Amino acid sequence: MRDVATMAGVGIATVSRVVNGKPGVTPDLAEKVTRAAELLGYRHDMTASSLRRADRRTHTLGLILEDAANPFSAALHRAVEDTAAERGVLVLAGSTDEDPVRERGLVRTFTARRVDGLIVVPTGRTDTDLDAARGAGTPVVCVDRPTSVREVDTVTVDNRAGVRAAVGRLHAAGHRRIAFLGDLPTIWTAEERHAGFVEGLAETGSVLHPALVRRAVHGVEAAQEATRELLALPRPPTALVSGQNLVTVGVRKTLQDLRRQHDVALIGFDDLPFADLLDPGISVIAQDPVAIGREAATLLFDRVDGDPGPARHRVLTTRYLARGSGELPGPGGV
Amino acid sequence: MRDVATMAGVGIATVSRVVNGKPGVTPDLAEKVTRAAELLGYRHDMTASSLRRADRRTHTLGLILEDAANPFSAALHRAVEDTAAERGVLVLAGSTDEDPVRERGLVRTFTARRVDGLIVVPTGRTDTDLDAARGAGTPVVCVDRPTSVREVDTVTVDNRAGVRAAVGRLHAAGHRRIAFLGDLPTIWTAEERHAGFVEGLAETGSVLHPALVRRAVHGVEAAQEATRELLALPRPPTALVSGQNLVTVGVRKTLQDLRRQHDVALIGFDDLPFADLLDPGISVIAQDPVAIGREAATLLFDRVDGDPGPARHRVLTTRYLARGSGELPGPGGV
DNA sequence: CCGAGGTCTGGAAACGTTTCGCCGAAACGT
DNA sequence: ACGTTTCGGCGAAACGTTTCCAGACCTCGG
Repeated sequence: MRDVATMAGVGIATVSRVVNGKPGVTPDLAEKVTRAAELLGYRHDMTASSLRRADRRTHTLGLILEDAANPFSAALHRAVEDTAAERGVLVLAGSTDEDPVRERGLVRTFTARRVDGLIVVPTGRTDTDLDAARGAGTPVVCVDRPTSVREVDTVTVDNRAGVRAAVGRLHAAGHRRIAFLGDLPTIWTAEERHAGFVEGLAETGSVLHPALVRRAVHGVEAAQEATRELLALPRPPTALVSGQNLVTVGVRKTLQDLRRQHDVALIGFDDLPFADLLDPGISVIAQDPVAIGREAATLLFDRVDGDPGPARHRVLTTRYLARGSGELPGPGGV
Repeated sequence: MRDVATMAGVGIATVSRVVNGKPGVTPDLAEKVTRAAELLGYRHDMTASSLRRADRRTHTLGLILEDAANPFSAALHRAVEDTAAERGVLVLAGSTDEDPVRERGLVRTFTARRVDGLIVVPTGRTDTDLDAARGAGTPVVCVDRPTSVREVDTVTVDNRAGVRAAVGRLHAAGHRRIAFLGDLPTIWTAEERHAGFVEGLAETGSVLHPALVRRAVHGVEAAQEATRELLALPRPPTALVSGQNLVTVGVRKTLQDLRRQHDVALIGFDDLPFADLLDPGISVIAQDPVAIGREAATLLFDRVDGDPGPARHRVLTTRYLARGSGELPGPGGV
């Protein structure tokens, strides 16, 4: 930069002004500067820039996901990237694999890099590190799950209402024995979805058959096993509600193995790519990762811009996608 | 940091040594420093650190994808993230949506942030900006597609061989009228897959029916339309080869609409999530995004470490996943 | 007892940028 | 013609860190 200044025969401050496109510099001087910069192959150094700059903005944001490879996270990531890009902000992403230790590490690294803000899918409910980051001046938005720190903004989905409505539909279609397969209860969303199931039964005046509630079903294989067991009961369920992506896949696999997919209703939580290719299509309670990501980024940028208001907690709704498997009639129905 | 130094009653240089865990500092002094840092809530600033540091490493790497939300990119991203994490490097990702202008912008922003290296899925074959970045000292690895700049390392997949083998299988199963549906010819992989199709026909001594080759089929709807047209031909194909993910979905949708999915063979390029839930399952020529990402990151880090050798071009093989749709027999077969 | 060599430690310079304070000149009003 | 404002431009200081260099202290062998 100094070289550019001397070559253009101007002061170093002028070069800075030209590079940043600031006003108050004669056109022909600016021209000379750009020419010299071009000639010398000068590249602006954003790291040094944000070091000295008054606002100390690094124009980078940290995104802590469960797993960058899973479709939900990927869509979220893209949505965040897009809204960030509108402001010239880049996103630094990391995966925790639900490991609080890795989450902790990522929060530390990101804050050490002076990201402008943090969007986190928290692994646990108690996150002292997030609070520390917030205390150190890095805004934080929690996504998909709440956190124990009351003061952070959150963007979540009304898991309960989604499952409740699904149960209502199944009941209306005549189903009286509805089973639930949920993920590990340590995961907040799994708990909520289970609660929604219980509420849904209560709302329709149905009885809750404990044998039809399977929790801590994690992954495809466990779901297959659990489904097999449920259908082998003396009085098997006529409808299944799955609380998670991979569980839905496992359930459906077993249903197909037993040739019961046209026979036993199934509603899953979270959309599956290409689920409408199946026969019957898998009906799901879908959340909108794009909306979630956009909302989270918007909230975060408000804070980055200095909004000091109280914590905001956005709750997005789910959408039911009827594809067939959830519309199969039960014995008590029409 | 200066505050920490004065509080611990030591010099600023000692604090730096302690923070970086460098040897040659008395344990009790180190203890005092860490205590003071703790008390003052001191956080190391990596940006300032890498500014002054001798190696000028920013421990960040740029990843330019087609679309962070698509499953292939997501898996690639995760693989890169993992190998980078082993070295304490974070990854900054951006999506181009196949737009050379956005790619150009991302390359510029990333280099302005002084990333240690760049992993790029290039949009076009001629990338002068990539060369500029390389010239400026930022190592570059191209992934999924080659680039016109000979000197950059690449990691690609043998698209031709994959499709060729698929055609061979179909021929062996008795298919004599095999159609091909490929993506936009501007995309290198689409070209290669088409070439593989032609080669495959030649290898098996089959004739190439121009009416059965559809190129520039982009997206689900176009694929549906094209499939409908192909099957409406006077002498329709008995097997279809799809050159892309979404095209495969469109083809299959139409096959199901016409109830021909058990009748017309289908092999797609690129795996689909949960493709084995379908009946028949969709057979695909799969690439391994994890292996690609790992390889690309490894290559890149070699360069970051100063390896000055000639450009290396890794070509990974595809794997055929037989799930049923590609195993349907043709009229000329057994 | 003294000097050489080693180990710790601290101050200052440097990294590449932005910003502050200041200056000279030109434009303006009286 | 002169004071005053305005404006473009300049050098130097600062951002938070690492690294160079030199100084202080200790130990040990001669």
